[in-house]
Amino acid sequence: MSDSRRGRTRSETTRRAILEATRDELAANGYDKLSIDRIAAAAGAGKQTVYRWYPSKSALVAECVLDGYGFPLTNSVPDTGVIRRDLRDWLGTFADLLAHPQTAALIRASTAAAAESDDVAVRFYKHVTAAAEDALAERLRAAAPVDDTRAVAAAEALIGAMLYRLLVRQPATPQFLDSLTDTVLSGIQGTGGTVPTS
Amino acid sequence: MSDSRRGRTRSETTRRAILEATRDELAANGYDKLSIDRIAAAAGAGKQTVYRWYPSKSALVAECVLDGYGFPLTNSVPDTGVIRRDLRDWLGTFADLLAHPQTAALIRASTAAAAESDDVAVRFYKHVTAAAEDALAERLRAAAPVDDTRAVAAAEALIGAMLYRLLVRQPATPQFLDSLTDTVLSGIQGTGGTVPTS
Amino acid sequence: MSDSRRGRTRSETTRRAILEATRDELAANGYDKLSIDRIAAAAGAGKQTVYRWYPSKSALVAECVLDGYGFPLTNSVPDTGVIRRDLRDWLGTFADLLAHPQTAALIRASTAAAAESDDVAVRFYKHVTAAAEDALAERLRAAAPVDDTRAVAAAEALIGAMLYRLLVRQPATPQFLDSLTDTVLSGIQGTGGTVPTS
Amino acid sequence: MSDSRRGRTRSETTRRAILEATRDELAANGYDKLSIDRIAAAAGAGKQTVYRWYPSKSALVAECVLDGYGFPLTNSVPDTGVIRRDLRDWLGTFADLLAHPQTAALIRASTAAAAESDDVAVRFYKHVTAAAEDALAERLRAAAPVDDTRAVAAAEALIGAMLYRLLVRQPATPQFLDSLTDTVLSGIQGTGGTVPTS
DNA sequence: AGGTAATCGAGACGGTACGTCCAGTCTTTGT
DNA sequence: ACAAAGACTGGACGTACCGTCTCGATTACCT
Repeated sequence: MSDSRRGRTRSETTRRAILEATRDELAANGYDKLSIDRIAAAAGAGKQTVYRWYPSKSALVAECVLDGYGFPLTNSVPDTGVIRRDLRDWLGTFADLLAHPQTAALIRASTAAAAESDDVAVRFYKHVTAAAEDALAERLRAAAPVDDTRAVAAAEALIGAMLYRLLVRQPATPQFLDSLTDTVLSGIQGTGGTVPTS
Repeated sequence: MSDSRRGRTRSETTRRAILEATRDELAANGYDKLSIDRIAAAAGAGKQTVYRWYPSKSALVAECVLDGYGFPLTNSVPDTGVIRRDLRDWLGTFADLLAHPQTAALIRASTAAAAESDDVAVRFYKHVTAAAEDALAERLRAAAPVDDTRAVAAAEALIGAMLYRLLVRQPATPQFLDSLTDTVLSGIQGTGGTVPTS
Repeated sequence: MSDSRRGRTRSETTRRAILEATRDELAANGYDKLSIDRIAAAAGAGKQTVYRWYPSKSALVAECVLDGYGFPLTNSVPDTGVIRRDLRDWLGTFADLLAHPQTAALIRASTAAAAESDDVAVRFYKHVTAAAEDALAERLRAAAPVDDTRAVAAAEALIGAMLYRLLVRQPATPQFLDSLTDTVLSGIQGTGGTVPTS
Repeated sequence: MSDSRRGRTRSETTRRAILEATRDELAANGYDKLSIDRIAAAAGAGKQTVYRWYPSKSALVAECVLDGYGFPLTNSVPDTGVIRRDLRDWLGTFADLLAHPQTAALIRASTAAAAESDDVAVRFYKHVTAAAEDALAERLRAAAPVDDTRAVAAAEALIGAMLYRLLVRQPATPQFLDSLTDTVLSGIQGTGGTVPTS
């Protein structure tokens, strides 16, 4: 009983070079101008090797994003005990990421890839945004006695709003982040400053 | 002053056929598998005619979405006086649209197009989602004394959350819509059922 | 009743450029190192255009040879009244052609192409060698009262022997040409110098 | 004195399997569609093993043809004392070989290989056709007082004519073989039936 | 009525990229 | 040390589209 694998071992080095080349191409040209030829050339790899690792353009982009080659979406939400401050800080950190043009391009590429492929979309959800969602939801539940569905809805409202702004090229201004925080914590009737902290 | 132009007049019929063919292709194959050749053939038009009307793939998709050939996002929010019911109804209508596979595909295609092109993104925002945003924000302001920024943030949280769910292939269940409504109206501390109506 | 052909007319100029590039590549690299990519690039044409004219490598080579782009096999046999001299002259002319390295490469390429494709072989026969065969056979019949089959066999013995020598890289020396002439005219029993002329 | 080599001895069995696989591939697909990958797989060998034995495609084909794995060209000419009958019999045997589709394919493949590679051509000549040539020439000299050059020319006329017919896909009919025999024995002026036998 | 000009379907053009296949080399494990 | 297995770079394959450029054939306006 041996699971020994014959033949040359697949080069992890090459795999990483491919992902790095992909990240650079994505940042430079966007999703639909990606060229496997160019990526392979930039990575010093044969095209076949690229296809051996990733069967399609979307899978390549997915892996690129998943492996943290450009989507450093933090999935840890600060917890100082003051929910308003923590939430606002997390949004600010997220916004700072999106302000980097290269990161923004990468996330938009992920969006395009997810829009085109069910598979990529699910992987994107499960391995990238779900983690942030969970962290957010947990922090929210710690701050107020809401059920899980409600916490998730709030978390998705936050993430969704940020991605939407990115998509339509509207900058996430500090005022917008403030308002978003207030809305999620107090709803539209809350006054913003009077919400108790956890 | 006459703006009469010499030569044969451009056929509006053909233009509509092109947009319809584009809509069908988008729904069937998604954004990045669009083929101008196929669209022209399906519309019974020459390729040059397509390019005469729309100089690029993104322009074509933008026009397609903008002219209501595929993004029937309602921009009128019901106003029965009960904000919770109105908001929930609007979300339900939106969710019903997204439940249609063809419509979902079209919106995802628009998302991809917006992700790839600044121009399309801005036109998408200005002519499609901004209208819904405004309608939503106005209805929210009528229900509670919030400033404009806050109302806009709330509206974008709603739209963003819905588009995010669509993107990551998570169905917008009635419970989710309820929770989303509650969150935007009352924040995470609201009890949901006790929020006063406008 | 119109046989009007719609669309842009196919460029004869491009077609000739493709054939010329093919001829050059054949002479330089031989048949199986032909690259359609290189030919297209050298001709300043798109690959699709090459394939539009010629569906395969062998068809391309066939057309190249057929259109006289390198196979100037003379199909006119001199007729001075002296059959021995005429035959020997024709063989000498043929041998001179084969002595050109470029022409030799081209003919070897035709041989390879004919070996690989039935279609090319038949076209090669019908449009290239059959003409020479007929001319030779006719000249032979004018010189001696032989039936057609016999004349054709003699003609093919001549052509076959020359191509065979080319194939196996044996030079066609004057002595060889003399002997070949003698053999075909008198058989192995003839003395060579005593055969009457027509 | 020992020529023992260290390590595992190279398997003659494998070598033969490679040649047999090559022969089959040649017969099935022709020379330029040969694939070392396919040959190795069919022979149950690794690609490296193929390259260890034969450094190139042409060397492989040459060895295949030379070792009698596909070119069973008889190099013994019958000698009943009657040259016409002997020659005709030899041609008939040759023609029977060529009538076999698989054998014909193999010989055409050899032709293609020889056309493409000087090395293969010379080996093809020296080890395959030269033997037949010599046997033919010797038999001819035994039948008539011709010098060597003349006998060789006659032999090459016979072989060349047969290969030419094969190449251009013209069947070698009995009438053709008769005429070819007559031509070589008597030239175009001989009456065919009156040529004395040796 | 007869030019003149823009548009139409059609489709060829030079290019770029695709995804596959193969050549020839290299590396790993098994014998 | 050789063998099988198979990954590696590199490059050609034949196809599909891109966006541009002719074509002949319609329309429409403008003398």
